Amino acid sequence: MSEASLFHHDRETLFVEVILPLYIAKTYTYRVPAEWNEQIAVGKRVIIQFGRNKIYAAIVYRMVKEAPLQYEAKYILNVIDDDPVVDAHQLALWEWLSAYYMCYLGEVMQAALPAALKMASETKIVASEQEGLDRNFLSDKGYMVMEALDVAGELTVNDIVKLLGQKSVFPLLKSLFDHGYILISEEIKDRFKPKRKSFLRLSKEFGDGEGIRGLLDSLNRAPKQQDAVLAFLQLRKTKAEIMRQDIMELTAVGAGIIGSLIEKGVFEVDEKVVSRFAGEDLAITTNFVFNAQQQRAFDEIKGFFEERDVVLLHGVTASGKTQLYIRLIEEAIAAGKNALYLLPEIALTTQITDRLKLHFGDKLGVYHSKFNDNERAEVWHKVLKGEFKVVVGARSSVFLPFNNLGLIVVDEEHESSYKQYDPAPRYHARDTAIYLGHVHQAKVLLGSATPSIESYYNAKAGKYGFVELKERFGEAKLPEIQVINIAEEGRKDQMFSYFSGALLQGITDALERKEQVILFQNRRGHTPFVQCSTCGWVAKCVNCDVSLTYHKSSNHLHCHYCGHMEPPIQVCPACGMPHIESKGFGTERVEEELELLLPAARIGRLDLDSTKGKYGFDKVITAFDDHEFDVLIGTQMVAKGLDFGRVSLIGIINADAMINFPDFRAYERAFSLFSQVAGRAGRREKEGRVIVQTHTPNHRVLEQVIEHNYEGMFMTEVKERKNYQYPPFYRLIKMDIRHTDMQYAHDGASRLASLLRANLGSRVLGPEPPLISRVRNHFIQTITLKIERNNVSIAKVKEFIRQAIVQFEIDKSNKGIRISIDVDPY
DNA sequence: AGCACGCCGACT
DNA sequence: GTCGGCGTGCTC
Repeated sequence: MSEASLFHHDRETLFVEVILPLYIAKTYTYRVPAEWNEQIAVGKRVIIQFGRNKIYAAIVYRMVKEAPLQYEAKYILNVIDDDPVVDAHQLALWEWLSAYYMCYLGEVMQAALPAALKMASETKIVASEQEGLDRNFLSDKGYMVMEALDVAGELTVNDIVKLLGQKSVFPLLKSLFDHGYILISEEIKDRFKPKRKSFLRLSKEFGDGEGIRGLLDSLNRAPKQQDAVLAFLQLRKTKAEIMRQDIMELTAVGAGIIGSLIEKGVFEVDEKVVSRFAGEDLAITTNFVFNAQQQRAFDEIKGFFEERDVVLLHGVTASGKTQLYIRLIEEAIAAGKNALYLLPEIALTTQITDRLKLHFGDKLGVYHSKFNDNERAEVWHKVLKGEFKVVVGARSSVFLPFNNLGLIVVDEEHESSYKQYDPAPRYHARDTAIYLGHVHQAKVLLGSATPSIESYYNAKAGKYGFVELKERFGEAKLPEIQVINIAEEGRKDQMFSYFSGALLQGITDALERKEQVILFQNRRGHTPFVQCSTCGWVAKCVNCDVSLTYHKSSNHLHCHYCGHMEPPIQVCPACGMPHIESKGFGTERVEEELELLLPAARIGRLDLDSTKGKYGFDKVITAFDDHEFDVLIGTQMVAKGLDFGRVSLIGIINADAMINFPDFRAYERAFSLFSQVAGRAGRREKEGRVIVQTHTPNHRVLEQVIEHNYEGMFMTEVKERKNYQYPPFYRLIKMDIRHTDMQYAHDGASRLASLLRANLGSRVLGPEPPLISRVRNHFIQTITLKIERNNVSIAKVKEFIRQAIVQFEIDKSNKGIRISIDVDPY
């Protein structure tokens, strides 16, 4: 510390406003002990006591020089970080999120920081299993903590406070964590060892032309070995990963020949996790070359970036979007910037991350929710330190502490899983990414085969740049789609259980040709509801207003909203008759029926129930890709970026439920989903076939899907949206009002609606009970606001809403009623 | 959101 | 006489 700074800070008293990771409207001001004056800074975590005995790690939001007048500020107990964990960019994003999505900064902090950075008094600590740590280097207190952990197995921060008899234990814990002694709130998740394969690599000494020539010369008297090396060199031009088999296929050398080359040290063997499933690309190799279409799109994107911040890339499935992203990311890195590549959670499998790893090496970080807290904290720190130049991640990676972003790619931009529904902040990662781009002066590229109506509209209106890729890559063709009328087939006696004759025949043919089949049914479980055929009684959840789904695997009735389970019912509890019928069908039942119809087929299932655990999804995918089974039955999970070369037939078992879903986005969603599912057929060279079963074969959405007519879907949707006052022409804000008593919820919602109408008039719709009007024993009423896009200040509208809620909460008759706000609830 | 402080029923 | 029900109000 220099003398000057010592002098300057000597008698100054500093205060800090901190953000607490809590549902609290305000920030709180604490006093900084003079000894910390040098240490304290915006964005660092500090330990504070809040209330009588709660201790939190809070984020310094602002520095203040004047003491608060109304109260005596408490002292901060400690400063945790040497360097800020968030910087001005993140705080700007947090402020925007809190204002735009109408939630508290504390809630944003909750969502943004990985749990390991949010230590609080209840946080659990366990000893790490890392070897080679010498506890003799630890301080007495550190040693005590480790010994106590050996005995107890797990301690909370509070336990450690008691153990050491001091309030401030976070710095000690941070140090133990940083040195690998402990893990913070580690969750035990199942460990699936990804499948490994070995690849060949030419030893370094033969790295250049000179070395290779020398090597080939030296093998003059071993022509077989020479052949093998030549084959390797040949393969290397087109493939990044070469296996022994590849060489053996290309030239007729035996495994022994390759073995002796490995022994000689010519080849080295790399153990690698095998890629098992692709995103968009058909063959990412480290040195791919753009085709003419890609080159044009690439140039256009860059042209638009000259004058616009956001570009929408509309590219049909398998048109090579991923390669464009990679090139753009490379350019951003070359320009000294970082890049963020956002993908929906479900598409973030080892396949795509492995391929990107191959490309970007250790410059690439991966971030998603299946990582445990310590892994997430590690990524956070590496982004902070600038070790990762590229991050590929799901929704929450918009919160990572980037400080030099140049490019953000939002792939599958239309995906509804980019929206967080619960808890607050109910943010949309695509829109947040656009604001993040704004904060960093970075460019944002949105990509999709079926863009969301809003994005396409913005592109058409000139707000975003717009680039198209219309042709599929290489030989791949768009699949032929055939629609089957279930009712008519039924009349003709051509329905076999849920399968039309055509679909069943298609499956049989595909299996005979050793090809694979995907069947799509967007309901999980066995039977979506069970009903008494005598009196019409339906089994419902005791906590929620939904019917119970029978799951055969557990032999129980399940509620998909609250997780409630009960044994199946034999006798109707209403009328006492033993006539319980199964109604409807989910993936489990489709599987069961197909097993009966085609006993020889090997069938697998891909839904929420079959993919539990960290690598559950990967397990099923790998097995299918390895052809361990022939037919994959799944929910919408099967639609996401899967690339199976052997799939030649896709069956949509029943398209009706999706099309008729009561939501203004039902047609858009149905179009996207069916198009994506269809896009799984006929990738690579095979031409694929899609069979859609429905009761409404002439529905316009289905016709548009068959014709691959996105533009047509867009035009009809836009007309409807304008007529019925929906986005992109109007903004929606949804407010849910909840109470355990139905009457309270209803009356409270009515009072809130009239408070809102005082300022917002007919923009306020409802209240009305939503489709599912009771969840976990809470009754729900919904108020929807439709706000026109022109001539209205959305900030002012939000202020009115805030005031209305304040008014509402003053009224004693509203006590116990909870309101949640969802801005852009789609 | 926690969690303590606070004013009315069933127990040692 | 106390233990304890959960209503309401605060946390720098």
